[in-house]
Amino acid sequence: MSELRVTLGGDERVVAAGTTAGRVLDDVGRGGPKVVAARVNGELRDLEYAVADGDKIEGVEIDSKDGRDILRHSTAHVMAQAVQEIYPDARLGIGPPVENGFYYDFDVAEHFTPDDLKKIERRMREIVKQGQRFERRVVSDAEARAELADEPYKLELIGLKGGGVEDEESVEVGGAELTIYDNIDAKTGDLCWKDLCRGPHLPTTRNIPAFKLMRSGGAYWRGSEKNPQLQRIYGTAWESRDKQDEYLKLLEEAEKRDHRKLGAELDLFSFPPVIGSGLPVFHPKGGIIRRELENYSRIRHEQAGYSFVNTPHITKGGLYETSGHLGWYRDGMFPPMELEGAEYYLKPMNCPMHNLIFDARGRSYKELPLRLFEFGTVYRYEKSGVVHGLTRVRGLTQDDAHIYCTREQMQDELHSLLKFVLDLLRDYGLDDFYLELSTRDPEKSVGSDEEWAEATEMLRVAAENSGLALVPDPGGAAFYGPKISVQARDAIGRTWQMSTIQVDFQLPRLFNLEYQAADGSRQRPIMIHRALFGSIERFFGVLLEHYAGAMPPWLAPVQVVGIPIADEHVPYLEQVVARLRDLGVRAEVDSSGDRMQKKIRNAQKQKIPFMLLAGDEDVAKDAVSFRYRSGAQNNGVPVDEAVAEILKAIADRVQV
RNA sequence: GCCGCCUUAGCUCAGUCGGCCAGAGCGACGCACUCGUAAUGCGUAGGUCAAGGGUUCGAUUCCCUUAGGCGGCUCCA
Repeated sequence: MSELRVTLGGDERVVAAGTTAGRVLDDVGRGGPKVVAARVNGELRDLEYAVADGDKIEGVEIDSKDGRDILRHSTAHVMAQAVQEIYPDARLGIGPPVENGFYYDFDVAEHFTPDDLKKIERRMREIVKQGQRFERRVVSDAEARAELADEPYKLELIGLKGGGVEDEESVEVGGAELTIYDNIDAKTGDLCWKDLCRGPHLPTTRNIPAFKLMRSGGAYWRGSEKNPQLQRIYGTAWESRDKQDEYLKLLEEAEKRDHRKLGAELDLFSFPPVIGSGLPVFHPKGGIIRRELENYSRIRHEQAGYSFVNTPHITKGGLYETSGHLGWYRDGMFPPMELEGAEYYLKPMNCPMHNLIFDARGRSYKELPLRLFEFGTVYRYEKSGVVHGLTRVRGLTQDDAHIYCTREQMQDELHSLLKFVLDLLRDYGLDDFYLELSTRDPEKSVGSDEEWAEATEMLRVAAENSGLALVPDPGGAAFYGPKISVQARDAIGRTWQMSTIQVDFQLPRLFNLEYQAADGSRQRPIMIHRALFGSIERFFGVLLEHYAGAMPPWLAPVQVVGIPIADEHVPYLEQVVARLRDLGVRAEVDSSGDRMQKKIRNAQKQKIPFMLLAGDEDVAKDAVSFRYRSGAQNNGVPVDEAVAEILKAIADRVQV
């Protein structure tokens, strides 16, 4: 049993005696205190005093995430105070810290404009400068209700106290006691503002070193679309100006590599409005990338023992009645088409079709595991407000496979499957992963508790064997079974959900699937659903952002461009390029009327990996000047060597 | 789907506080230049100012509806 001890100016004090998990907080900057709160038995708690530089801290570890949360939550209070000063009729929702910042929700008559945000931010800076103290005060239920009589949303939260409030709401009433934080003017001792809040907070508003309001938008009260919408303001806050600048720079970088922007700039794909929202068309260059993505996947799946199948895009409704989709997933489907008295649906998922293939004839245990793979195009009715670039579309192609196996085979199959998935993702250039385990939502699921428990356990074991971090996602499973999803971090640290692996006991039962076992009995197979890319469209978009458009040579639409110094060098480069083309390299000569410098500029902007330049000197030596996308260059490289180097870079799938 | 904002040439954007032929840069096309490491010069074409309706003597500009986009919420591969 450890205890948190601090020594302040030679005076040693025990802060949280008898705690097993005391943690203190660092990094709440601007010469302010180092430690303002401790995590005791999991719960963050205010200290009675602030620990500053030079004071000793023992028995604990510094946790900068908690520190940031406190800083951000305190900044949210400052924002709410500023808003209520400027808009006295604004009623308060909740204001928790979130990743990279904070928000606060307000019920206001008018929506916030960018100018409003500037005004609010200005007032916040005054409050920060003023140095208001945050003071914690325990109140009874009745006292809280009396003090917050004109804050209807806060009253609702008080009523929820102890009733299992969600994470974000618990910042208000999640603690053991009901507390109000007062903001006190340090000079006059006047009460400036107060808020129902669990805390903890910084000692004073002066301890906020850097913050910025980012944007505003609508948000449903308590996250339910049945509730009224409040106006949410997002802000960011950091322990130093430098950290904040770093974060703002990251946002800028993310904007530059937005796949929607790159898709237009690099002429890869577009979304013609006449086709409809969320329905991309791939242009020739995008088509090449897409084909390369698929080709490599296809080869690897063949090697891994998958059988390739094909199924239609539409079906009569009966199939999805059997599968349960029309019951569980109808809202996500395009409405039916009437034809000859039957209702046809666009398929939202491939699994039922694959089940029909499994069931097309009697199956033997000797065939299992049976792995059916398809680049299956599905259509889903995504609500108009959620369609987003290639990552959220209405027509998409999944690299979808369903593995039918016995109960005994399942654990091994899951293990090798996860390894296969991660290996393949690495080949595409992603290598920073963690896993998420989505478990049952009792409200939205079918099947017995035992089946769910068994499937969940098997996935958990497979996930743990991978050695990757595993994050729980309670209630996130599909209606038919639990899943592991692979989350990948991209080049600038953002995470994307990529592959999913789901265990399913339900569909085999609904489709009455059977195989004949060695003892002659009929047994029900277990089904594993899995997709590596998730959807090819999303994967395409994620990779494009990961590489910022500079695709590795094996994926680049144009791999090599020949750039003549003058027109007379075109025929020479045509020969070099013809040689590369014969070897399967996507190469072309820029024979346009532009000057050489302009051609280099164009090639750089198109992010072409290799540029082969040739002038009189190169022609004389049967060489090229080999320029890389990075700007590096080797002059006088013999053509044979240049060709060999290009072929190797492509074959090795190097990332340059 | 909900809240808010936006839509002017292929792209990025000016502009019109309701009024004569709506502008620029890039791109495209043409001509000249034949050039050694990220933009050669000159010229030409290109827009029912997203679509439909309304107000008005007059609408690209104001109002309404629809479509598409953007930022949030909810949802999600």
